[in-house]
Amino acid sequence: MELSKHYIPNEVEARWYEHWLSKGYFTSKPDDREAYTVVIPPPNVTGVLHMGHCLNNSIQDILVRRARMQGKNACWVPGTDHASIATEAKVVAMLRERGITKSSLSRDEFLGYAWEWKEKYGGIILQQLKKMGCSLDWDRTSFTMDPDYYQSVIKVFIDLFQKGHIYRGKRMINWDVKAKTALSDEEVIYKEVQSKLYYLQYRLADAENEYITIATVRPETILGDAAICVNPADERYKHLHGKFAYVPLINRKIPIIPDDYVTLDFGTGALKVTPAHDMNDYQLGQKYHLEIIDTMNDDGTMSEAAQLFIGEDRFEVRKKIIPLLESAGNLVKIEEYTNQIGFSERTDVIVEPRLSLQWWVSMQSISAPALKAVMDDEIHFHPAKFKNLYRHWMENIKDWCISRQLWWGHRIPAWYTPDGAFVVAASKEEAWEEFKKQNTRFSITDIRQDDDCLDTWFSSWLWPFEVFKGLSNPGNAEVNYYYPTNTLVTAPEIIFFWVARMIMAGYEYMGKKPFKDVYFTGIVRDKQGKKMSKSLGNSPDLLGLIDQYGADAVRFGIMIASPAGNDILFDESALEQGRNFNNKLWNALKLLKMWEARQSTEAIPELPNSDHEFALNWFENRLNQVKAEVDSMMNQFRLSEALKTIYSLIWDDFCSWYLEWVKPGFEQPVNQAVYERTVVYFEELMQLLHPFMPFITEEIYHLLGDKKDDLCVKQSAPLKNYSKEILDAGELLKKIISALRDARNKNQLKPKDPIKLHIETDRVSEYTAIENILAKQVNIESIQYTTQTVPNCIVVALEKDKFFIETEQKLDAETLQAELQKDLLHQVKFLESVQKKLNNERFIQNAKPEVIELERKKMADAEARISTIQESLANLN
RNA sequence: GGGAGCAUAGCUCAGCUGGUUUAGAGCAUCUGCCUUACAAGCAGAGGGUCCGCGGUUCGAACCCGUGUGCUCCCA
Repeated sequence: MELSKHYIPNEVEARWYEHWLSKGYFTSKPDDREAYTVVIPPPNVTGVLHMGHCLNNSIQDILVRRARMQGKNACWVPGTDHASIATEAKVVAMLRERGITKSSLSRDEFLGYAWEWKEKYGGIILQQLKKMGCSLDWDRTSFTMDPDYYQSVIKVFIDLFQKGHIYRGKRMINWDVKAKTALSDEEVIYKEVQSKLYYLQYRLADAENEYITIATVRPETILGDAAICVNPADERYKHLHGKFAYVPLINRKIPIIPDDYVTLDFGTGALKVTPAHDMNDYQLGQKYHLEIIDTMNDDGTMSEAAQLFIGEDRFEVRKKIIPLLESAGNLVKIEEYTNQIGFSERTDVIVEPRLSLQWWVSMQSISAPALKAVMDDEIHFHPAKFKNLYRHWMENIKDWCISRQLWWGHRIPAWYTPDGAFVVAASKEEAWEEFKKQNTRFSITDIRQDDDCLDTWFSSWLWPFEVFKGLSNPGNAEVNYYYPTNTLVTAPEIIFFWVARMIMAGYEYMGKKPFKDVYFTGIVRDKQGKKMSKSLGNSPDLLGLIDQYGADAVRFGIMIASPAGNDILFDESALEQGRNFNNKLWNALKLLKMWEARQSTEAIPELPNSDHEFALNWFENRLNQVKAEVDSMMNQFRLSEALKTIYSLIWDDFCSWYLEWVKPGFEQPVNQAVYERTVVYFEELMQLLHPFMPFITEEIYHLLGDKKDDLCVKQSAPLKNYSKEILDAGELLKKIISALRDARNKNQLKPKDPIKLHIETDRVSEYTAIENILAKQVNIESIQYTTQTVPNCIVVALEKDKFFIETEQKLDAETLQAELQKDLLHQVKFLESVQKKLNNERFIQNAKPEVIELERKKMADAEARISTIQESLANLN
């Protein structure tokens, strides 16, 4: 079989994914094995794969594949959420293209179009996850608006209402005038904008031609002013406490009140208070029982309460009101001003604080167990630093506004009579029964259901159990087996939106935590450090990258630089590194395929004289050591480090050292036993790497020999012990080879220039075992042992041994001397620092015996090396 | 304004319980190699005020305080 020069991923990846699916490897059914359950953080049904998903799902796949290979019953549940705001926006846009406006449709007609859109375009992202190799159980694909799921959401609403945790109240909320919907605080993005600060003077009551000047960036809101507020400590205004002023243009008489909320040095120190249109003003309004004058309609135009500019847009009014104020003599000056303004995350229009009747969940009552679970480490956060953030939020938790003025979503199960009385019930019939109990004077045809639907998070907080129908079919076999789930992998930015709320719902409805571990990924940023996001459009095209580099390389590139909870700066060079790694693996395979065709059955000589035996032993021990290291890192969720460790094991230890050590000479056959062991090692390396790079590892596993099984489900063997002595011997050999190569380089000896090596050592037998390797790796003609200094040689000292390189080439004595002098100085300084420590009585008294012992060894080694260098210098002169 | 996090090589980051030959990796850079698996490669090298200052300690990149800079969350 002829293998291509470079590894070509595309065909291989498609073929293996199909194969795994056809074998049903990703399908999970409850059985006797331990379950390992992961539920995907449901992407928006409108979503397309971007970097955040790529990172997030690579991590989940790594964990799930590893669990599967460890003999667990791995179950990874895919799905999407209905994303009410985003989807509704998409549907409205689709209708607009067809010349249909939402307002011309009935609710049912609109929802018909919405489902049509969802079936046609929704869930593309799930297909994209297949390209990445994600081993999801596709039979379990869930959606937050599946019929059972829908009913569970309604059930939860009714239950929380009956328990008194849901209430209806007029509250100041963020209002999106374009989408005509309430936004949660989290959906508001604050941006710095260039504004103008208008200084306006209000005429005082009971005084001729006396004014008080305020500063505002929103002059149109003065029509809703209910008071002026000053700091009680402000000397400028002390005489005005309790006095009144007139709102310009409309001459409403408003009080001047002192409150230390006002900052003395901002603007004029006098603040106009508009309770209907500002969060803080609203609170002041509550405190002083001020009138609430709502001057704005839900579409951002002025209402009748404004008295002026009725029906005109707020920003138009801002322009128009200034000349009016100027001619009325109220405008003092205008300054440029930079401030933070809230924008809607969805429509990017400026958010208006507005009073509105909304549905709320009272969080205090259901959050306590969720806080405790994380603080007591019943649920583990990785990294643990997020516990602080979580605690801070949970201890200051605010009520959750769950109603959205949208049609796409779970419709609020509240029913109203024309006079505004309401009940909460699952159906119109049940609602009617309730109303009858209240002796309503209306008939069943008069009652109407709430038009609004619920926040998407109000459905996704049920995700970990409702994907197993934990609420719609309580106590079923699946939820009993798979819940609580094992690991949640998500971004820290949704720790409150989603993670905290899932924990609350888990305890409230299952009586158990929803997951054992939460792994927080970093935020993926571009080279400029900006967060990669759909709205910024700075996420590269993932499918394009997969085409170009292969899915394995993309997974590698994104994983290699992403420690848990730390942001990652995405750089395409990491994908190149991944592609190069694929190629390295491919070339190692090619080497083994060459060997396969050229084997000799000659027996390996017995220890201690066999370099093959040495290499085989060393690598086997090294492999066992790294397996143990990787296992421990994976258990601690140190995925990036685990991958680095495997990368280095394969590239450095296996390819650069081991394969070179056992490589036969030019056109020589390879020893059969060596070949067979090497194949086994290679397979084990592929198994270790498989969770990270599933495609190429499966491909190589099969190309290494005829296989009946697949790597994807090959069970990993228990960890084995390793010998420190053997590993040390290997490390020493590497060091000697590197030092001798360095010496060659520094003395301008070409790789092909032959040298003779003399070794001065008291452990000759250890060297005879590795003579062949040494000779091959450094291109040495002959190796001899000596008990004294060999003249006219390059001297290399390592531990207690000395190496004399004899060569035909003329040596540059001056350069050599300079090198040695530099090294000598370094060693002397080092020795001094160690001696200083050892001469310190307090160190001897306080330090642990092992530490002191180590310092003594350092001193002895340094002394030995100094004397070697001095000898070498003498030798040169 | 309130809270959290971060600062280590040119870049991106490791460095776990304070002591492991006076700090490690990858990328980038430099030198030498088209050596028969691999130039998408091989061999080697250089590169650090561990952000500043103060403290605790026999000993600090690591612990404490403080200053500076950056990032995020909340108002």
